[in-house]
Amino acid sequence: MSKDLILSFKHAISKAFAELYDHELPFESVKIEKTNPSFEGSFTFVVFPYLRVTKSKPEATAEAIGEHVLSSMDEVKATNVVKGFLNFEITDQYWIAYMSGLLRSERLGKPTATPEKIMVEYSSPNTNKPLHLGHVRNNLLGFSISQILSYYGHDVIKANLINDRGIHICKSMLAYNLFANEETPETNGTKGDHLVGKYYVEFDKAYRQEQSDLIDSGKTEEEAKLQSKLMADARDMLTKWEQGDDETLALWNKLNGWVYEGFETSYTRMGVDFDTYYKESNTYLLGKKMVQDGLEKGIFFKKEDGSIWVDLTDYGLDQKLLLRADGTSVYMTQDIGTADLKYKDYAMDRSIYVVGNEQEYHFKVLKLILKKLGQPYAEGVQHMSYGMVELPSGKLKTREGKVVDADDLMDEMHATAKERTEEQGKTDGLAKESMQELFETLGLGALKYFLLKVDPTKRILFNPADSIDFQGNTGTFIQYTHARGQSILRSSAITPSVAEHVELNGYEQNLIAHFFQFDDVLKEAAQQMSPALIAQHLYDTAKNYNSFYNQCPILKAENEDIIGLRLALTQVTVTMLQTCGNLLGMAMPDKM
RNA sequence: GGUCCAAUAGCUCAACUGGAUAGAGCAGCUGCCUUCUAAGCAGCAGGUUUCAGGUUCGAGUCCUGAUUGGAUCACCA
Repeated sequence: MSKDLILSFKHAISKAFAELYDHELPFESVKIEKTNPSFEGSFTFVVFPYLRVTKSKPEATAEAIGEHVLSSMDEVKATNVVKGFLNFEITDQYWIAYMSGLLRSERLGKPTATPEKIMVEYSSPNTNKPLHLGHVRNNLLGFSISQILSYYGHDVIKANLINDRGIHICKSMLAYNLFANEETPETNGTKGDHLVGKYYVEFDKAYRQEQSDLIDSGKTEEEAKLQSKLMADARDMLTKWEQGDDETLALWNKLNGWVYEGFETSYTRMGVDFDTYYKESNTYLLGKKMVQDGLEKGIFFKKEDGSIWVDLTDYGLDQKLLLRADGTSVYMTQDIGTADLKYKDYAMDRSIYVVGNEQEYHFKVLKLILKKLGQPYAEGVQHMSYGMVELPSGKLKTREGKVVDADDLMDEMHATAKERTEEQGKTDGLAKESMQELFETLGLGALKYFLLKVDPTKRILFNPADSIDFQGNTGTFIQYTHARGQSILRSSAITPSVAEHVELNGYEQNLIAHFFQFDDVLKEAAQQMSPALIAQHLYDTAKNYNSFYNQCPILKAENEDIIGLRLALTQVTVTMLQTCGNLLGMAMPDKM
């Protein structure tokens, strides 16, 4: 119903061109924009591009088209012209009917007409260390994008590809054997992923000590590297792992098990989840056969040493290694195999990889290789590339301890939320349990909004010295507005309703016109895979509502029609905040 | 060095993909709680959109060049 208004404009303007200027302007190409807030009206048509057709001045053209549209569309109350801008003002009747529809509708936002099956892979952690702030951004983005695509009407499968094998986990295993004295998460009271991460750092420490000892005893840096016993032992462990050595596998299983438990706790707390898991230990061999097949078909080539390569110089890229001379697989080999396995499992239309922009080259190459292999799913491979999270001192680096730990950060956010709430004396009348829940909701809400409101493609600078805000353009502001709206709905005996002939003031009309934008926002957010657009809409919703709230008494309005209308505005605002909050994975408290 | 990306208020970010007077928040300053939640609202101040050219009715947005910062070009993942 609602979107027909824009369509009507397009047809009316197209018709005006035909009748006034004898010019055929396809209605699809008519651009209707939102009117800049400093001018009267809700929708704008810019005539500048058509002056060649109309052969008259901008003002005259706009006036003429305006008159024509005004007489053909009941929804248009008035028009005004500023230079080449033709602004349309909409009748209260239209807004009221639209609002009435919103209040009755089951869901806000129009789903897509052509649903697809889409896999979204995100998180994809290594099992040698706990999650940090970079992973938090990845997890929140991946989850939110999944929510958005799913709400938009697609069939979404959330996947996590766990990098559970390789030299990195062997380092933790080796250090555990050397230094741990059989300690476990239970005996130590530490989360499993943190315990394993501790030994990853221990390895690095011991390795550096070994290196400096070797250099002190007169070796060069290169010699020291080659003579490292620790590194040799780690590699040896990897070989044993690949050979299926029982003892090594047992240790590997034990440590990884701890890590999974730790991750699961963090995921649950963050509010993200997955429909399916892939483990690299199961998929790393799959790509080999595809590479061999490609070699036989002449798509790839073999070098003298027996290694297999793909030549991408035709695409302006280099040659890329696909299989080592000793037959072991590399990252690309695994990803080729995993892509194929995913498709065999789900036969999806699109496969989205939520991975940092440092891997843009890798995914460009992956897609080209799959195309060369003639895989039907190659075209659907899509890298959702996002910017890194950086500290003032630069990139996050686990080994150097330059890292913001995910669990610590969530603890801090919880603690800050508690502090702020107590400062304001808002803990009265809350049970201890629901207080804990509220602090968690507020702390995590602030964190999620902070990370999701910025354009995913841009990098984020995080300064641990200034804490994440709870005031202004923040998650807290959104949550506060929600709690405020809920409070009013709770305390009213009157049911929200939209009477047919109420008059709208500017605040009310702004709010409705803002609701009107949501269809577009949802569509754009789904197409661009940008939770930031949802966050922006969320902020504007809260901003508009608060402004309205401050100017217009709701429960004490002049008559029941106005009370009903303002309650209806409150109701739809609350629903909008919940809906969009949900798309960002943010919980909305009823009281705060 | 090749390729790609970014640069907007003191700080952190917007700007509907070429439209009107570049907008928010934080920080600073002024007002508003005896009325539905002041984690709020209203306002002041803050800008040569890194620089130099170009394209056109019109450029933060497009093209060229420069400067600065980042990523990548691994038999790491």
